[in-house]
Amino acid sequence: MNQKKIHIALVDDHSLFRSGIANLLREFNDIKVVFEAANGKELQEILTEKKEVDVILMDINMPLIDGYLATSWVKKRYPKIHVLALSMFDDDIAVIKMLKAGAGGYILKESKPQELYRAINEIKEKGIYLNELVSGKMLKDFQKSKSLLIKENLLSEREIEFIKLCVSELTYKEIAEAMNLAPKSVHNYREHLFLRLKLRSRVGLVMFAIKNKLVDID
Amino acid sequence: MNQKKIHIALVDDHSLFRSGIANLLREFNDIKVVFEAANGKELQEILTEKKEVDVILMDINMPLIDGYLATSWVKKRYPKIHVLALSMFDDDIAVIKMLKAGAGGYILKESKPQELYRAINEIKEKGIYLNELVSGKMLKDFQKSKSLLIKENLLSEREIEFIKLCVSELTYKEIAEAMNLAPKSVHNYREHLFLRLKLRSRVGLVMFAIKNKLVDID
DNA sequence: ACAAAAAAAGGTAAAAATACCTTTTTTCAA
DNA sequence: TTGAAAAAAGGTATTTTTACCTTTTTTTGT
Repeated sequence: MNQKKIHIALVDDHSLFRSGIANLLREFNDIKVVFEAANGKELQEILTEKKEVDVILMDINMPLIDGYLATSWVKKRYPKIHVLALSMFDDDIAVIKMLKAGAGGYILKESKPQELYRAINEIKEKGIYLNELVSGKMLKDFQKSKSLLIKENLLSEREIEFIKLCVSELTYKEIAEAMNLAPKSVHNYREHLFLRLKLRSRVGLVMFAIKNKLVDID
Repeated sequence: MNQKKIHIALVDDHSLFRSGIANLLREFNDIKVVFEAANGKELQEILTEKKEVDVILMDINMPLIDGYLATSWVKKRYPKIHVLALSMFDDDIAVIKMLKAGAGGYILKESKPQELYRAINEIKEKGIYLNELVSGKMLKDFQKSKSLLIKENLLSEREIEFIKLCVSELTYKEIAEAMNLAPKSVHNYREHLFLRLKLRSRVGLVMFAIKNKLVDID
């Protein structure tokens, strides 16, 4: 067993829940809860004073500063501190957002104490704790499919070709050349798409293309 | 045990490797290799004829049509067929690209037969097989950090604010209002950034912002 | 308190993007 | 084969973007 205990911070707006967790963690003698905070704001205040924390157990829905913002804030300033998201809900978007914000894992509040304990240890050791809940959702997010517009062929091949070319620094004149069209024809494509997609600028079209996975920009 | 065997297709440009795998899979009597292909092109040809495949074991580096394209093609036309990427290399980008293309899992060619067998079964049952290799890389990709430009404060707060506003359909005039600046000042920001980032259009700036995770566009 | 640097604002002109139309050509289904 | 629809091309005008400058104001380090 390690000499040093794992230092935990609890961030959750329900004091009763915090107490419950703190009490539960007291069972494990290599874990020590060093402080609690009722929300992200409070966490920020405390963290600027006390920094000897290894893992923060972070709720998501909290007043003032929520779990996403708090996690981003923590990871930016104290990258060595690990964050384990602890949430009531098995919600796809919440999981993805917390991971993107920098959380190393995500477990449900209804998990068994043993899973929490294991998660804390893995996060402390490897920085990440990935269960099936999380990795499945990550893959889903990776593979999230194109929008209906695309799937149902509401855009022609040629329109898609045009849109892809728009996601670049080419001018429309250059796009026309690339498509072997007169500049005027390219303007037809643009206007037609602007009308149908309710856009008012090329940047809008670019954002549409990226959102709908017509292009991959990485 | 299931009545029906799991139907496997092997796609790899090394015939010897295919034979090896085929031979190995013969050990498992709930698995049947229904055909082999030397590359994505060949797979496409065979697949338009024979469709009774459950899982395709797909190599990545192949001539004519590689594993990424072949996987996209398969998942678009036959979404029920699962793809398990089978690669020589533990390469971050390759893993991510295969998963984004639609693969349900990724294992190394140096894996033990038992892992391959387990992967095939899980893919067949759940559509996904995620080992630590893969889920770790997914998280890394999620959390991949901002570029040095951003990290090292080579962009001012105000510049970042400006860039974020550029990722929208606002005109520069409107951006100026939003930033409480004269239109001319906004043009200074633009020109300064264009110069430093070697850009020639706002779309370029938008792509820069997305690539560097200044904005999240989903 | 001062010089230097950065931010904000302005001038002018050209190129590109946007809007709103019409006409010609091609495609394709009835 | 014909006629309706879609694609391609053109006309014209306005707004926006881009480029290349200068000047004024504010910030900042010393």
